[in-house]
Order: sequence, then structure tokens, then C-alpha cells
Amino acid sequence: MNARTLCLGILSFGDATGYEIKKMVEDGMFNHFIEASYGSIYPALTRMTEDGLLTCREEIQTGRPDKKVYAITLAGRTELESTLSEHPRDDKFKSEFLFIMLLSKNLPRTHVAQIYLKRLEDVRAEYDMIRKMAGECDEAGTRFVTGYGLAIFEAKIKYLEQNAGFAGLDASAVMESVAPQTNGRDAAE
Amino acid sequence: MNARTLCLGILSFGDATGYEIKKMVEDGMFNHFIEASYGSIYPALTRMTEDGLLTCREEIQTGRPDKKVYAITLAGRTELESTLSEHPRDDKFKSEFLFIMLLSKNLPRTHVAQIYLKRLEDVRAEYDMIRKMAGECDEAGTRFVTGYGLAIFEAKIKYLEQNAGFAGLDASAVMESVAPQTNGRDAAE
DNA sequence: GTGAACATGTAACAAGTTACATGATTGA
DNA sequence: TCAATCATGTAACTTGTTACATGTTCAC
Repeated sequence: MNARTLCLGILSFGDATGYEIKKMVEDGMFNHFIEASYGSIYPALTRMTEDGLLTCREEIQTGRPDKKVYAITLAGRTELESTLSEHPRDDKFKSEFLFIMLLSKNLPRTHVAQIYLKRLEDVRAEYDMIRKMAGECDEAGTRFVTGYGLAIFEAKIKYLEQNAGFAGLDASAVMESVAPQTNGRDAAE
Repeated sequence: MNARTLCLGILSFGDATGYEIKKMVEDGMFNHFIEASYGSIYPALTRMTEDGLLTCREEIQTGRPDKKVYAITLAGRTELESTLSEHPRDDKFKSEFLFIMLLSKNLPRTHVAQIYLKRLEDVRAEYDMIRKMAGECDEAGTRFVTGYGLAIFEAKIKYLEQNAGFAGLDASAVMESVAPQTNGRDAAE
């Protein structure tokens, strides 16, 4: 999905600046299945405003650049719906981690174990983030996609925990250190 | 991961042609977490041979272009190990399907249901493919990565089956049609 | 005889990333 | 004082995709 459609879709939920759109795909609700950089967002926004798919109102600020708040137009919604009516392409999944595991027999054991452990931590962290987002969902679409993310990340964590032996780690090494005050994943469900 | 490392990694398992490498990432063991096209594989192979990371022997064939069988050199293995010693980047996951589901409230219901059902079928098909591959794994690395794929795809299928209501589908609509003679996923485990 | 599989390769094109440029404010 | 957050934007670069070019054999 290109940057245009992405911005259009996010703006269909409500007005936003380029900066805010970036935040949403970076640490927001959508981070687990979308990505985009400023270098693709800003040009897309400018271009679509010229094309009449968006309107832009400038909010003057002191001490920092003026905010450009974008809003989707009727033409924009039409365009979005037309794009969305095409069949979605297959999900794209690329994993350097799996590639390394695939070739791990030729790599130093400690290195593999280290990468494995870090990956497990990263996956847990991302899981917790999605979980936090899921708590704030008030709408069917967002609930569905965060639920999907949660389901996949749970499966990843479980698999990594149960197959730690592959990386030469034992069960105790992959146990999650339980945070003392906040209740993590385990207690919350 | 770039096309160079990809080819190097696959060739570390054994000699292969560009065509064969493409097949492996297209319908082989690696298809669920890697992708590459001829346009990136062939130039990478040529370039790396020039760089001394690969050797190439030509097998003359009649009626079709000569086969170029590539083999990794010692320098190639060194290069590969050095690349692999860097920490892997985060997995990349992009889903147009989820994006459509996110925005589905503004889309025709029948269209959403149709896409949902097709996605479920596609995911099941890909699951079955990985499963078939998994049966042929004779080595720890390949077993690990196919197992990982299986775990994720099982989670996807389960989630899609249990949340079919979101797309306005009822339970009977998402039941897998049981093939009469071959035993599918359900019976085999 | 029609399409898929086998087999390699290039060139034009698309798309997005990275790094740079700018600069105030705020919290540790 | 140092890093992060807020805020926008561009240009060079990397990377890979798509489509084209070529041609045989085999199965349906």
C-alpha cells in the first residue's frame, strides 16, 4: 500500500498533521502492520492537497513551525473507497531473524543465543505495546486489527519460549522477569 | 535483507542456479519470510561472482539456455558470516488486508465479507504449503523456521475463524470444506 | 495448440529511505 | 547541558519490481 492511500485512510478517521500520522504508524495502533517515513508522508500530503483530495489549514504556532492540519475531502473519500475496493495484496512478511536462525548452524553459538533472547524481549515489548493500544480501542475496526496483532504476537512469544532449546537456551533463561508493581501480560487477562 | 545476503545464505546450503533460488523463495521452505525477484537475484549473482564470493560453472543443455550453477567460495562464507553477525532488523510485516478491515465501516458489507473469506482461504492454503515443507525438513534450522511459520499461520487462521462475525459472516460460512480423501490440517497432527 | 515449466538476463521505472537542514522548548 | 519532542520539508540515494526479450519442451 502506498503512502497516499495510507494517509487518506488515516485521515478518514479525523484531521491530522503529517507529524501525527507518522506517530500513529510509529507507536500507535497501526505500527504492527504499516510503516511509513516522513520522506513518503510529507510529499504525499502536499501532492494530494494539490489534487484536491485533501484540504490544509495552517495553525500558527510560536516557537515552532506552523502546524499543517490536513482534512480529507469528498473527492478524497471517493478515491479512498475506490482504491480499497481492489483486492488486497498478500501480507508481506520479511524476517532477518528467521534468516539468521535458518543459517545458525554456521554461526557462533553464543551469538545465536544472544540474538534469540533479544528477539524474545523485543517481541514481548511490542506485544505489550499493542496490548496497551487495544485497551483504548473504541471502534470495531481498530479492535479487530489490534486483536489480530495480539493473536500473532502471542503465537510468536509462545513459540520462542517453547523452542529456546534451539538456540541453546534453557527454560529459565527465557522466563519473563516479572515486574514488581505493574501487572504484565500474565496477570491482566 | 538484501538480495546478495539472501543468495549467499541459500548457496551456503548447496549449489544452485538463479532459477532455483527464485523457486525456493517462491514456493519453497523460505517463502513465508523471504521474497526476491529475478530482477534482483540475477544481477546479485553476477556481481558476486565478479567479487569472488561465488564461482559459476556452466552446464550446457540442449533446447534451453545453459544452466549457470553457482557455488559459494570461502570468501563468500566469510562475507556471509560477517553480515549475519550484525543484529537482525525487526521483522517487517505489512498488511493491506488489515488496512481494509480497519476502514471497513466505510466499505460495502458484501465486499468486506468477500475479502475476508478469500483471505481465510489464502491463509489456509499457505499454511498447508508450509506444512508440506515442514514434513520434508531434515535439519534443525529449517525445522525451526517452518515451525515458526506454522505457529503464526495457525494463530491467523484461528483468529479469522473466531472473528468472522466482524465481516458479517457466520460460523458456517468459515468452516473449512473437508476434502474427502486426503486428511487436511485437522486430522494430521 | 496453449499454457506452464525451464532458464537467463536487462532496462526503465517506481517507491521509499536516509541524511540533511532548521530551530524552539522542555524535562532530566 | 544533553537528549527528546515538536514540526516541516527536500534531495540524493538505494533497492527492488515490472515488463520485456528469447526460445524449447512437455503435458493436457
